[in-house]
Amino acid sequence: MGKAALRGVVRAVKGKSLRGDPDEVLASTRRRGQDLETAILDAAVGIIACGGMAALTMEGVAAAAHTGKASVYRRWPSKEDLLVDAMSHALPPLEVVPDTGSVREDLLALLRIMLGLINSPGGCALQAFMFDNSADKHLIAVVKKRVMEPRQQMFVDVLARGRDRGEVRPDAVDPRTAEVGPALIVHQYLMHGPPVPDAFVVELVDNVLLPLLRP
Amino acid sequence: MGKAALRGVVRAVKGKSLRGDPDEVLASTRRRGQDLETAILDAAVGIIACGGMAALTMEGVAAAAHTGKASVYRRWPSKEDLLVDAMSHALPPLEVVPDTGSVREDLLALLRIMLGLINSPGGCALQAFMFDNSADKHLIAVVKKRVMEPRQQMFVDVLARGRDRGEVRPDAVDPRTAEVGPALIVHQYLMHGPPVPDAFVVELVDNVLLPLLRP
DNA sequence: GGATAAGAAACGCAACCGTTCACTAGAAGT
DNA sequence: ACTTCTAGTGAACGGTTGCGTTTCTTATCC
Repeated sequence: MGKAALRGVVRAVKGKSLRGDPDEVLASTRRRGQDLETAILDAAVGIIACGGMAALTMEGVAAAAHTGKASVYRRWPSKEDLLVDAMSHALPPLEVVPDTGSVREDLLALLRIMLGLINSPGGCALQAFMFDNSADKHLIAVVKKRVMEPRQQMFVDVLARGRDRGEVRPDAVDPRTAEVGPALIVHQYLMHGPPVPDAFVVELVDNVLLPLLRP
Repeated sequence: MGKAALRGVVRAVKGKSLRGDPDEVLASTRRRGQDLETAILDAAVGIIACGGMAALTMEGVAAAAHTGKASVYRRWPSKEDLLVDAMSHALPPLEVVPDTGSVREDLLALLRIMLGLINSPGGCALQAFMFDNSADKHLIAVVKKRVMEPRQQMFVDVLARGRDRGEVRPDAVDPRTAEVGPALIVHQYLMHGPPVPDAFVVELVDNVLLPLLRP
């Protein structure tokens, strides 16, 4: 269904690129090595972000990457192995925790970093993967540890600095309180879908987090 | 995989029930009508709760309900139709909003109702369905409107009564603040899986919600 | 020019969908 | 009690989709 349509589009593009059409800029050359590998991983991430884990098929990935299944299987022995690398590929590097001198600005900066992640294709794919009931529990646990926990610690750090400045109620500096911001962003994402607007973060900080943290 | 194991179990059970074993209490008679229908719906809900939407297959449902595909297709023309009825079947009736005279007790009661729902098979199935990226967006929207919004309104009502008693900061009576409790429970469920313990709710109320709501 | 790997197409296999058919248990009517 | 009729059971079917493999042609790198 969506598969047939996708395939049709791919065919059309590839047909055009084969010869004759000067408006086709890319896809004129046959990619190799790292170039092709990142194209395949990008395709996998994009597919998961758009259609969820159920849409991730080797044939779909190959088609979206404008290549063949053989080139995919030459690099990854199975769909699960491709999934692992695609998730690693989607994971952004950990940003430095901001220190602006005020809790409000620190929280805004931190939540905006999180917003950028959650609104990106990689973030969508990550959500789709982590909340997929049929996915590998072990791999999900690994991703949680690598992605979620360091970011939660960044929130705790911001709260601790706010406490030292007298801005934050001392007993609010705990992991449970620290995860209120991220939890509400995830909740907003799950309830109303992407993109989560920037205004949501501002309202979240001013109407929920600051009243919660005030001494 | 899990499929083969399930089938094996089903076969074993049915084989035993066919004849000879007096320790088989159920499955001696051939069920009909409403009896069989609820058995099929229960099977569908259980399958979604355990293995997610990807595990929901007509053959799996029929096997889990100890019946044949024909009996399933006689009632529901397609998997989607079965899914709709299974979700309705999983939905609990709306409980009455408690009024204990204190915000703390009201919130505890309300969140415990939510906890009972989220920890039940129906609640797990509901989660699996609503957060499935490949599910029907329209049906998800309907479920959100029928399940989420009335419950969110109950939280707003509790907050409003608390404001009238002077327990709650007046500008905390808004939907955004009201969804903090549910959002954190959902977040806990998604991060650490079921069951969400009762102690989590108590800690949530005392360490997060009451500080957030205090005047 | 030769080694390597990309592209494209087929293959067998398995799972599942939705349908159909023959058989039979149980309910209803006489 | 006997018959009739409904509906549950169990098994097959053709069709589709996706997995993982294989083969062959051809572009690209050295």
